[in-house]
Amino acid sequence: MTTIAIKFPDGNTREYPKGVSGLDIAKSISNGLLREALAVEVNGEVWDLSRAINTDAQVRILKWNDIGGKDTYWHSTAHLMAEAVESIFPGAKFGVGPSIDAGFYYDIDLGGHTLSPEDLSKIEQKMLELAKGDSQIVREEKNWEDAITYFKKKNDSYKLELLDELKGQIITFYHSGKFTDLCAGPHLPSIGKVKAIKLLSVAGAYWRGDEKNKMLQRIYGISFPTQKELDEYLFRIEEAKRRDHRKLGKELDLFVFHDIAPGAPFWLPNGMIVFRELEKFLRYELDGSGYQEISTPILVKKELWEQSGHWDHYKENMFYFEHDDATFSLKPMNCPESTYVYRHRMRSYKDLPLRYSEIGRLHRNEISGALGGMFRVRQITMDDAHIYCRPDQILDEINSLILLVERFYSIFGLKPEYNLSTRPEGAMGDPKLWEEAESGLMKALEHNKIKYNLKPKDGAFYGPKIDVQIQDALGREWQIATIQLDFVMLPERFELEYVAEDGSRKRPVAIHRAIFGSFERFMGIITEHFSGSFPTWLSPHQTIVLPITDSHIEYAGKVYQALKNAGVRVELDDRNEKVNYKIREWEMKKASYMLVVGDKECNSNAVSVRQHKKGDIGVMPLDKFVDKILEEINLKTLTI
RNA sequence: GCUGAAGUAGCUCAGUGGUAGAGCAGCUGAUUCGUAAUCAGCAGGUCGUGGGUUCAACUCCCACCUUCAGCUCCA
Repeated sequence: MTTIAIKFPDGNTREYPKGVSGLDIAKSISNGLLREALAVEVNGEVWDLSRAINTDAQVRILKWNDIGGKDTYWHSTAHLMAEAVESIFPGAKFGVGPSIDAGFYYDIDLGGHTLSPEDLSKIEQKMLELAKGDSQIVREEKNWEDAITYFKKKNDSYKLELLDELKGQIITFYHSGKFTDLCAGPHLPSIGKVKAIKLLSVAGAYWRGDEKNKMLQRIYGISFPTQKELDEYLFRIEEAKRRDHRKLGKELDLFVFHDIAPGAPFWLPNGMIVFRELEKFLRYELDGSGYQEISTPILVKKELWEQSGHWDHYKENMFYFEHDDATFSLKPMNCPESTYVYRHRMRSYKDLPLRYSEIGRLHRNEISGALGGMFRVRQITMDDAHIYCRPDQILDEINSLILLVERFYSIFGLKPEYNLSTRPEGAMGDPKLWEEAESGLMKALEHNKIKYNLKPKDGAFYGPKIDVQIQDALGREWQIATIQLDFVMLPERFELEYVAEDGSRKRPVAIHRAIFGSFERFMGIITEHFSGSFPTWLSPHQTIVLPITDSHIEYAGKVYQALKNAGVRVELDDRNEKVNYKIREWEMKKASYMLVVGDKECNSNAVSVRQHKKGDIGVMPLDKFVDKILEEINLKTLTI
């Protein structure tokens, strides 16, 4: 019998007979591992545990905590769901059914039937029933012609279309129970490992993501090895919904939306306090970083967009109308207009870099289905800036931009994820310039020890970019900051020039950048990030003074005035209510501090301090509290 | 834009063809109170909008608007 050498992650190597399976290997190590094993990684590829290994290999047994393990688990659950759907709705046709970050989905064509919530629970029940049967999941290799014959017989046009692209390759089928699917795998050895299942939602999804194709019904679900883990997951989802900015925005009177202005918020006084603090912080930082603030018109003639290229490429996202024989549009971006500031006089190489910042109000006609709370609006307040510099200044500028971004996010305790996008197909400009720029961006990121994901060919048509992404409460990703190099759109199309040292005319490079992305989206993100409990510097209610009875109102007024004079946002709650009542109310409004004042405090010039989420933190002299809160505000201390 | 779901008092929600309901918030009064809800009373609605069916529509039908989930798009 021939043997093969299996190398493990810890570096050990063991001999096994040729054709050994992951299952055999797990069993040879321990029963515990056998129980937990879901899949096996063979030379970096995830395989079925039951698949025979015929050559020397680097092997790792994948468990629930491994991404490959979870993927396999969820993918198999998707097949289980398909089996249940097929048994309840005979003749159902299946699109694709992969695992996703959290769970799985399957796209299904049920002819005329629309799935209802009742159908989902019926399918769920059926799945649990089938899982108990613990049928084996069997992998089968087929040649292409046989695969075609199978799905022709089943009349499944979707699978036939998928097969079309796999012509000539070895096709794999997976059989689980009565369900057979075209699938690359891998899968669990048997379906009984799936113990707890929840089908979450059903939504339309175009076949292959193309709106010209038929819309299939997509069922989303998730599964776990134990009911406890499922319950915990569902609880986390509920938690996330509780911190949804749309809910908190309403509860905390930050902003509201109204039918009368779809996709545009009405900022309420409390929301405007946060907005203004963000603006103040931004302006302070930019003033210290060599920026000059500009403001350009919201309503401009379409000729501008023709010149910038937006009229050709972005018109469907723009609002425009006729007036006095001209077409006017609301600006969807600030960049083209910033060139008018650059061009308003002759620029010397000594003037560069010119850093123009603009808090600009933009309007973009997002399609109705894309709108969503503050995360996707039609009216956007952008913290934009355009830096015009010489090519030899790019690296320095990018470097300081990265530092700026890092500093901003650390203030909020946000952990951003960086993406570097490179030259797309059909990009404009000299490829050599692109390469230099891309490696410049990489160098700047690496210099600052920043990890990033490379997104090849995902850059703008005019230059490469660094995007910063962040996840919302529900795990959806949103882009916030962006740093984009531009050799073409602004410099070329608007014929920007500077006079070089030798008197010749040269073309500057433009850098487009935003840090918050937009005030709206950023507001949504930090509302969820802080669950509405903003750090004191941002908090709409920094301090509330609570006199216990009418006899303490006079002293409470002094406390109020002292804080007011110190520049703290303070409110005096002298309503005729019990202290408990007021505390509950302000706690729900997430006020940072409450100062309870009664006889004791009146007599000693003190305040009894209650901090949001922490409760009573004791009595302290009024002066000391003023110092404490001012320090917290000035240092922008994180209070979560 | 597409598929599905939803829209009832300021908010959260009940109400399956026969006189629109609750809790909270609001207002008035009483209560003067030490770290998450004091009590009582009052007021509050063109049931998203517009049509239709019916003796009668919040309820059934049609169209539209908005929101939500997802798809798609994102210079």
